[in-house]
Amino acid sequence: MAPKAEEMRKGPWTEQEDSLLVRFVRLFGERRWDCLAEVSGLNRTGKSCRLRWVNYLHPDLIHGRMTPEEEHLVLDLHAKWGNRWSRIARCLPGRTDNEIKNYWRTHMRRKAQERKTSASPSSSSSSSSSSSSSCSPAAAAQGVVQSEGVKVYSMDEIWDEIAAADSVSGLTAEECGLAGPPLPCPMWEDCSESLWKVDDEFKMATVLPVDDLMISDFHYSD
DNA sequence: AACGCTGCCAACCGCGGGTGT
DNA sequence: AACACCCGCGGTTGGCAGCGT
Repeated sequence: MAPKAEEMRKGPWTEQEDSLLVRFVRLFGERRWDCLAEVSGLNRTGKSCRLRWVNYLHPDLIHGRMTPEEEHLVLDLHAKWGNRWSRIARCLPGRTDNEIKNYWRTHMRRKAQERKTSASPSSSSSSSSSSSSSCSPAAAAQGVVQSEGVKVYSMDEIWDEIAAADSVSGLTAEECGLAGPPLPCPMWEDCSESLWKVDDEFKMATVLPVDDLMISDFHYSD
């Protein structure tokens, strides 16, 4: 049953995998990632599943560019804490450590250097070259692209699809706390708590009709 | 129009800490 | 107390898109 290590999938996640992961995380909560990975049938490591969820699929995430306020916060907190990305991320709701880390590498490091250099005398021309990119957050979040006949869904579409699938299978997004507050809700805790205790039974119980989970008419180039 | 460069982002890897047995 | 397992963190890499030459 359990795929061998060398059979584990790596690389970019497909929309199908995303929807499957979302489904199982909503069923069992954000814990026991390796078990979840195995039970879900995703040929992914628990680590990979967790990373995908935390950095991309979590409903609380804000997809898009940093606001100037966030930029300042990151700059200040990094000055205070250094590369404690997860710690910094906790101060920026909706942002992940990975996102902040990437952002820092590209934007802030340069800015910090600018600050340092501009801190020394010379022209006090503001470092207002911030956010010069023309790419809008909305566009970044939407990101619907066609490539070689394979449709790439935006997050909005994914969540819409999942919500639709749930309504069909008797589960609404709201009931699962999807539409509103983030996942770690009491209902989840209770639910997953008991579920995680069972093991084999649990596995059997979770062999869901995968067809129900799948977003209709999804094709892969693989 | 083609090519190369740079920026951005998603994902992987290794390691350390925490927790349960 | 020791061990094993799992989770989370930080660093790094690879691929893609946009831009400039």
